[in-house]
Amino acid sequence: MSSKKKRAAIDLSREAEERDDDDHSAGAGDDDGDRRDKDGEVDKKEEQLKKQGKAPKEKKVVEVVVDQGGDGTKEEIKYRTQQGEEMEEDKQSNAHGDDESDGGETRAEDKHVVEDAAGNKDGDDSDTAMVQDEVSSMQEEMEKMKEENRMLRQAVDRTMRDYYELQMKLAAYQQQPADEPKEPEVFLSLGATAVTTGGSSFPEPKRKEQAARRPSVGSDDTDDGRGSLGLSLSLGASYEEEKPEAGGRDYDGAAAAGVDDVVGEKGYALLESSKLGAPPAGDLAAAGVTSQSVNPGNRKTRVSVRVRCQGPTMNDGCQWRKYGQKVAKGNPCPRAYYRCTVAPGCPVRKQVQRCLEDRSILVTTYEGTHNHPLPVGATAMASTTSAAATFMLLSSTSSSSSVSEAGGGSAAPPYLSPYLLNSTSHHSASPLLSAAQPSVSSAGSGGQHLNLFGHPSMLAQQQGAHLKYPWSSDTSSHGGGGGLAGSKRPFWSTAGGDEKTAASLPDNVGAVMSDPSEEIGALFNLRPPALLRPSSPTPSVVTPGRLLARTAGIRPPPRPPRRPRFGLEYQKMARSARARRHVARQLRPNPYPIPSHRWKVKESNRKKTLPALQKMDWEDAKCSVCMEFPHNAVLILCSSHDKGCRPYMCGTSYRHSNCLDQFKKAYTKGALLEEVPANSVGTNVDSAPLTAGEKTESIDLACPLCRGKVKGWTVVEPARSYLNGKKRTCMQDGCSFVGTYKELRKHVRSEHPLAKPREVDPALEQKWRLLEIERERQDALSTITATMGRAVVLGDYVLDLEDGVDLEDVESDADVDDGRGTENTRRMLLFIMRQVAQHHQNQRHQSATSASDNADDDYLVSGGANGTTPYSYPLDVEDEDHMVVAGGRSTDVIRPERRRRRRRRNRGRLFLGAN
DNA sequence: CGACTTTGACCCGCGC
DNA sequence: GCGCGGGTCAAAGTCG
Repeated sequence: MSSKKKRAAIDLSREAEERDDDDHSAGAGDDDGDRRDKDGEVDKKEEQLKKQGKAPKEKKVVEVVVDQGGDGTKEEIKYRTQQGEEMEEDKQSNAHGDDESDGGETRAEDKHVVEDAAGNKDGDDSDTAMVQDEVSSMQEEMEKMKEENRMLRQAVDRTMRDYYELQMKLAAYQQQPADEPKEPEVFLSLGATAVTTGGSSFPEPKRKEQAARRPSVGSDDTDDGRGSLGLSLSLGASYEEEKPEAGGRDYDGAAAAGVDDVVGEKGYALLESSKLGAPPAGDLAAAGVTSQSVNPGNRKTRVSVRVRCQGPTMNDGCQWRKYGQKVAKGNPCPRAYYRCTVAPGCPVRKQVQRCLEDRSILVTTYEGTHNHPLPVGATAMASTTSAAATFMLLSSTSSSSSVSEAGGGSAAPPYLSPYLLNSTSHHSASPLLSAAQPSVSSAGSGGQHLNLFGHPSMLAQQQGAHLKYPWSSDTSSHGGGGGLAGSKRPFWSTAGGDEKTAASLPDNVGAVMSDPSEEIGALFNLRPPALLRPSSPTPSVVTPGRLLARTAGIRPPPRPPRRPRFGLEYQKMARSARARRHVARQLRPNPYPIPSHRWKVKESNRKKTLPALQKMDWEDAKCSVCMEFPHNAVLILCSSHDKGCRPYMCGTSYRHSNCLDQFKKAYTKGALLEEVPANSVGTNVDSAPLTAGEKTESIDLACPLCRGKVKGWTVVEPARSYLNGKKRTCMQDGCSFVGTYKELRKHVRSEHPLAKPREVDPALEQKWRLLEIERERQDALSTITATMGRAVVLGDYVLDLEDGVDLEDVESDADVDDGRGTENTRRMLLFIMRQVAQHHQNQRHQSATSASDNADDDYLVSGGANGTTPYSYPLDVEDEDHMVVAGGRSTDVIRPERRRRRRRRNRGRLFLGAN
């Protein structure tokens, strides 16, 4: 832009100058810079004064922002006028020649103007001499002033140059840790990682390579970024988590270190379910994707997962083969090495080691990228780690707090659950995770088990809600246990095999965290002592002497050659080892219904074993509604059917439990449903895919187990006849009759001939709906928190704050649309949780055609940040107008233009968040 | 007999 | 160059 334009754009008024001064002080942040700008303004004003009339009449300058160019040589000046026009000028800050020549030009112009002025007065002879004197004196004065200005400008330029140089040096210095790993700041700059020189959970990456990789954090073009991390965890990051040295403990100790060390440290993204309540800091390490690191050798990314788990390994859904075990220095607990055997040649390894200080915590470190599609259970874990890692990445790229602070030791840190973080994926890919969520919710609501229809269910009292889900790990055969559906082997079962501890991972985490029961203690005693008590006299991998020598830094005596394994001692050892192994094998987790070594079973054998497996499945089948053995059972066909979801439900009439009908009524909200022809027979659902006749029409039912979409239901005759043989109670009030379906039918006909359809208890129904809404809310919250690590939940609202944004400022600025308001608004987002959750629910509940019954969604919902404070949610449009609503998932109530505006803001914010 | 675990030996990188 | 320590290999053992 030419200097003329610049002049034209600049107001001459004193007020504007003063205002500019203020703006300059904010924009440049440097007095010299201000003075320089001010001087420039003075010059321009003088020039324009001389031009007489070239100056615009209106006040133009509202804001002048001086931006330092990235290269430090260019200066960009923006003039923002009241009309909203914006003019820019680029000039070389160090091009003094330009300035001076400009000044020379200006002088020439000035002279010309003065001469003109003098020329105009030539006719007045009497005043000529006086005027000339005056003019010359003014000229001199102006020349002096200009000279002074030039000097000042030069001084300012010098100062600015020095300032910029210093700035650059500072920036270089601040960046230096990224290149110089010995400087701890680099890790702090990464945000989510804490640093000490102590070591990490993993082998310490080579510093140089680390340094080389570090700049790639957050980018997608690293080799790791293309692939997945651990369990298909997509990361482009090279992260290292290092822990402060606690009492000189060696890093492996620290790696497996317990909760106490972890808590309060910046580097740990100890993610905890908000629904589980913010646990005391000491419990936080019970679960969580805790760290990411890099194996510098092959540049594989690592993810460490901490889970309170009693079994030797955490079941993550993949098949692993142990290929080694070693006692790492500093932690007597042996570290086991596993490699993925899901597919041949899969490079993924994992290390499993118990936490030194809290041996109930299992630290599992994944490394590498699977070369195969993941099993269902593993996808959940993968998305967990992925989401958590992404979360950490996002947090790390934003400036300071976030994860660090979330994991820090504040009074009530906003811990986020890795399992909740997953929600973005579990909506689509992970029925398992979906299945796990309600249990979380239910835990948050006091572990209530809601039986919608008030059926007297014995199981309801005994089971955690998670047992309703097909992947929940109830492998027991006791009456209260059974997972409903056929998936007898849970993907997430812990290795313990104890039904109380073999819950799905989130459940397990929560349960063990909150209440380590006596049975868990007993479970400990069942464990191979070597794993848990390395100093035990029981023969183990490491002899105490050797261990002592190692931990004490003494070089152990040379290992004797392997002895032939016979003799009394060996027999004892073998016996105990055999016993241990026997127990271990029995307790070994198996994520797959069929043990891997039987994968290659011949088809003929498979046919033999299938009925037995099915019977086992049916044995555990429970109606998701009444929690009893389903009579006249139908099998719900959901989107996860092919993944093993087998929700059976009573298909009885209203004289009995009538569950399917109730289920339809409760869930469809008017959606048109048509039942499958009652006697369509699919003898083997696994082998007989749905036929057209079996499928119902479009249904928006949610599977009671996996929350997937229900496509229909069918009758599996063998299952039905098998389950009809199971005894259950009569559903009529006050009747204690127990019998098989046949007996029950006879009983009802004779004893309750006037039986009517059962009424749904309105209170229970409302409770159920509240639970659903709360679950939806949690889903939404998870989605949001997965997207924005620093989201803070305040009641219905989620604020995404950047550093230093005060909540009060946010509130006051939220709806201001001027420059500052926008700036502040960009720093935050307000999500109306109720609306988001409602949107989720509506999506599920609305049929394709009807979306009209939203208005009656004035639920009383348990809400609030921790889900404990009752909230009423009247639909209040006024309220919404104060809020910035999350883009795509927001309500439809808001006016379109406002929605568009908010969407724009959100995009901006998300962009900022992603950067 | 095959799949899997155990465990001593070995390899390799890093720091001194 | 050496020692240390983590990681891996592979023979031996176990189990169903």
